[in-house]
Amino acid sequence: MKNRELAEIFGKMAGILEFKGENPFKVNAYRKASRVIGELGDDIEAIYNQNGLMNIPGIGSGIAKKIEEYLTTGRMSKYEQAAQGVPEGLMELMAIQSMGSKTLTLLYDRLGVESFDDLKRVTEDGSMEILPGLGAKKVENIKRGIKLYAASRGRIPLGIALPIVEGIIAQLKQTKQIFQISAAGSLRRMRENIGDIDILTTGGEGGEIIQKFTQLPQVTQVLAAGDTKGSVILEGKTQADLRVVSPDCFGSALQYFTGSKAHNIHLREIAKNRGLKISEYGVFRDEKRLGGEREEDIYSVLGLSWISPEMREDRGEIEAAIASTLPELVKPEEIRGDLHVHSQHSDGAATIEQIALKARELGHEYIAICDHSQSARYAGGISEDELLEEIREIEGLNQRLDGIRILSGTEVDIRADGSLDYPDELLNKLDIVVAAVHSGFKKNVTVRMIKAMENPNVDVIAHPTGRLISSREGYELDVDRIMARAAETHTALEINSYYDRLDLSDINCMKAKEMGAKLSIGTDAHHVDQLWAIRLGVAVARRGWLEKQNLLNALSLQQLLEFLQRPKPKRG
DNA sequence: GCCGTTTTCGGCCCGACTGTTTTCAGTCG
Repeated sequence: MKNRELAEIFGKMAGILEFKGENPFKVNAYRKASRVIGELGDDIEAIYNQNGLMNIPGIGSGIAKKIEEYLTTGRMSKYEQAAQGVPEGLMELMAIQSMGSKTLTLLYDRLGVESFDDLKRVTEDGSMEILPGLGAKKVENIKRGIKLYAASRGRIPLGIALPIVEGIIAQLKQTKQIFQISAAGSLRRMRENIGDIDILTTGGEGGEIIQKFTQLPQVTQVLAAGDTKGSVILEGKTQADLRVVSPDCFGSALQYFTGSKAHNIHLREIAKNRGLKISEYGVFRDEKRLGGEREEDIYSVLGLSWISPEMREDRGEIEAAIASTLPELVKPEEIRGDLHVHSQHSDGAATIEQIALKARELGHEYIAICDHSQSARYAGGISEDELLEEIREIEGLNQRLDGIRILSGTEVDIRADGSLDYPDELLNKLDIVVAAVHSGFKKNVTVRMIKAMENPNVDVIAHPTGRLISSREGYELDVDRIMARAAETHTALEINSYYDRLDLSDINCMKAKEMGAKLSIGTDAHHVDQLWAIRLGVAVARRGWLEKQNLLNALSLQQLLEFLQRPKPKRG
């Protein structure tokens, strides 16, 4: 797959052209191409071979030619020309707050700034302030930007950010002045990682609300505190902004601050074509305000139904809304259980009973205990006898406990030769079999996984791509073949909800759905305090446009058991 | 560079804030 490489090249191209003062719309075109290619579910080479490059929105003849050149020769002459003489690492500086293309060009031309260290130096030795258009305050802002950039070079995972934000909202709700409060931004869209935290409120005295916000115990530094906006740094270096808006603008402001940027731009283009104008203050025809109190107003004025925040990435949701073909996204309350949890028999921390009680408290109808198999020594994998014993323990608990059904399962290793780590007779005794690759990430993973799916006992493939958000790309894997075979063998693919996995990802979920594969959400929890994370899996599913019927976990206990007991070819 | 039920040329989202200015460019979300 050359998708990632191409996305990166076009992204760099955009930066370079911006730096060189090219037409900003051209810059934007490259940036858009970079984003669209990066989010493409299919291999761009396959699309090219089917003559379909120009069908990708945002790809026209110019960029299509460049893609073709890259795919056939491995090079892109236009990019090489553009990049010539531009120091490596220069573009990175534009990610620093207050550093835009104009400032960068100025510093490069006049002071020879080419790197992070150069930039640091000129902010400190006073040489920057002398330049035209730059003063002491601007230099201060850049200094602060450098600090922030160095401190938090990345984004934080959704699974970390979500509890933080919900904690803040719960604390602020105790303030009587607040009428409405909601998270916005990428967190509300439930992206897998979050840049900074945005919270929107309406209420009485703005200054007082902001003050309450800046005085929260989690706050380590206050960046700004006015009447309508407060900005702070939290423990862990994340920035959080709180805005107070007037109630009649809450909907439009929420829509606006939720984004994504690409979604909003697309929406406004459509509005403009129809003689309307959308801003954070509402939707307008000429001077007349047509709505903005509720978020739905923005969409309904355009004749669209409300679009769930998780879908707002400009990945076709606006077109679907226009055509009235938006999917009915799976709802959190439609998820009946968790299909991948570890107990203390392998590397988990809790007993099966503790897990079951917590699951019941969370409203689950069922929970699948899937401990590691025997050769997974690093994870306390259990022997065949221990697994038999675990099955008996679960039978006992099921007789004793009401309101929750414990499913006996395993997370069985797919070994180097594609065989499974337990014999079929044993797997056959379990309610559910989840199979996973845990070693040999570069060794024939596709073939091994397909072999596992062809085993009649295997119900689910765990974390199918093996990626770790913070640190690992994933197995060398032919995702298309896996999904096709999963659909054919009626083997479900997992949405692993562990915060650093979220695997399958949103885009892969979309693709799995298109290819007719079923999905299964599992928290992979090793502790009862991780069971809440099923919400993250549901979020990924919703971002992947999944509906109830795409998910095993949306089946009732009765339906699920019937499904699992049916021979795989008859599960269609 | 992309795109088209007002266009194959001439547009391309919107508004606020900041810091530097003397009417506005740059940056951001």
